[in-house]
Amino acid sequence: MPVRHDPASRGPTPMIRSRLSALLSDGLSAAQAAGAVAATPPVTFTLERRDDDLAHYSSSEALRLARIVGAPPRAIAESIVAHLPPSPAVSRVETAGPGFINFWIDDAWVLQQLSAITAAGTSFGGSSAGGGSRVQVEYVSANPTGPLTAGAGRGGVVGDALARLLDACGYEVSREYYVNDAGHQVEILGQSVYHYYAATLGAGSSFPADGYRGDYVAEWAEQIVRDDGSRWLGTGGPSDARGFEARAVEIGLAAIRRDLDDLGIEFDEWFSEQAMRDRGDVDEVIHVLDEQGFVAQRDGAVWFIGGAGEDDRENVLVRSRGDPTYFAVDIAYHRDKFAKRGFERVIDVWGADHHGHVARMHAAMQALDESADAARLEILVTQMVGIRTDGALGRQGKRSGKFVTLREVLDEVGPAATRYFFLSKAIDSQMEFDLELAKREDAENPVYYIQMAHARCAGIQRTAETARTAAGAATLTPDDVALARRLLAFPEVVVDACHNREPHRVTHYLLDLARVFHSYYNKHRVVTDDADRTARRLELVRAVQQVLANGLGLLGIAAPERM
RNA sequence: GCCCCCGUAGCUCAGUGGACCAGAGCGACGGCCUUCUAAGCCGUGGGUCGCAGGUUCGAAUCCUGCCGGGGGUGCCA
Repeated sequence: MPVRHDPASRGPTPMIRSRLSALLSDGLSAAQAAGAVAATPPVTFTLERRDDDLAHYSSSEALRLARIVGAPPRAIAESIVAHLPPSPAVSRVETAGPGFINFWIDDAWVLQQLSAITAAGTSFGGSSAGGGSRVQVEYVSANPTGPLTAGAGRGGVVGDALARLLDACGYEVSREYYVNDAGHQVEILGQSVYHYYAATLGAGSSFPADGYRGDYVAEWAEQIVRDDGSRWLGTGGPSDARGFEARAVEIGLAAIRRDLDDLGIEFDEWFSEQAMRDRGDVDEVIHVLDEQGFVAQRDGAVWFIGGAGEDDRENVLVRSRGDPTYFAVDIAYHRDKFAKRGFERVIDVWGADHHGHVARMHAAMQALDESADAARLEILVTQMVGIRTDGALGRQGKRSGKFVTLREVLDEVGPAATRYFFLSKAIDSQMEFDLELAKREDAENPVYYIQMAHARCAGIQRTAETARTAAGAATLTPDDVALARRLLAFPEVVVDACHNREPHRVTHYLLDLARVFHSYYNKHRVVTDDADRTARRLELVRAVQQVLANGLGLLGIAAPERM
């Protein structure tokens, strides 16, 4: 499923990689037509961006071709190179080592591309790779039974960045939050809050066995007392609590929205579980499954029995007491996404604690046949976020009330650093968030380093507005070209990050670009009395600023003009 | 027991089949402000890529086993 190379992408400035890949294909065809290389099935040449002493771009395809063709890789590489059509972008091609084909990008060509970057503006880096295909990204979807945890923040930031990436790559993206405003947990929340509500008003009620114990429960109760007075008294019984539950959920959801707003995370759709249940979708999907023979009755409960070959075991759909499980509801929900709303692809971003749910959801989707192509439902599992406070790793658990909230993290380190931190690691690696360290190192945080690079670009242009220059004819240095060449790699990074579902690639690219730029800044002066060189370097700086801004935009991090 | 993720520099993490791919940030140490923001730059030190096999022309990267850490494993969500 991961796509490492995207020959089809088109943008204002075609990716260098795509150009070279096409060039190599032509070279191979020509070599084969000339009889220099044996016939092969169509070959897609992948290219690695190295940008080091060995090459700017390199392909090792000849090494793999050697097996198919039955010739020495070095000879194949040389034949391809000998038949390569000329390209203005390429200054030099050579074979090296066991059979690598190495490309050097032409300096003048690179500098010419700068105007295309600034002309493309905010769209530079984007592409039409997605072809407008409809993708839904569902993330956060935390129960409104308490404040968002730091872990939920990770999922939120990752889902949001993924949505931004997909959008930039030409997909039609819908961002969704699935609101679990029904079911057992909501009942318990209602009872928990009611306990404090009644107590505040001098009435008594028992605290539920598995009740929520966080401080916020009493706070929510107080808010309801303030807003609604005693009108809910006497309704808190388990069978008559719908309205009260809904009030509690409302308060929980409002708090969640505030956190997400502050993090810059938005949704197109807040999908209500309760509304879906009210439409009868859960009964409907169980009926559909039953018709296809995936349902069995046992021990008074209704079970889903996965198809042969599924390694997932059997799971309950309807409890013996008559209410549907989360599993059943989630199947109905996903059926809604595919069959009713017609998304071509759905990406769910889940927390690590849901990983056990992945296999059975795929099994259920398989059974429903709504996504016979298993790739239509992608489930990304973000790993745990350990919060380190005072050197100790705290245990997380919403019901116990012992967890670090996203709000606490936001208040400590701010939205930019929070987003940066979550987006600097691969999602499948567990990470440690040391609050003390994040606080203490505030000024050292890499996110400010990147933002500083952007602010510097802006500052240089402010200086240039009032600068006096005379005519000159200075040429640019290899450092100018190297910086420009790095900018041209941005679209490649974006499409890779998108297709591999790895937003952290953008983060690392930006850090690298900022490093190169800061170094350049210290070494070379942009605004001088040499009018020609100043103009050319200003164009470079504008392009750097554009790429930094676009990259930060993909991460949802502000790009300040001044710091 | 079974399932998932991880094990790379003192710390937090990139790199997941290619040849200078052994890296970054932070921390440590030493330099650099009369010039576009020193929230910066330059330099030094630091790792048998958990261990053992295997596949391959080539493995930090793929496979197997083991060891270690975290999480999941409910008619909770």
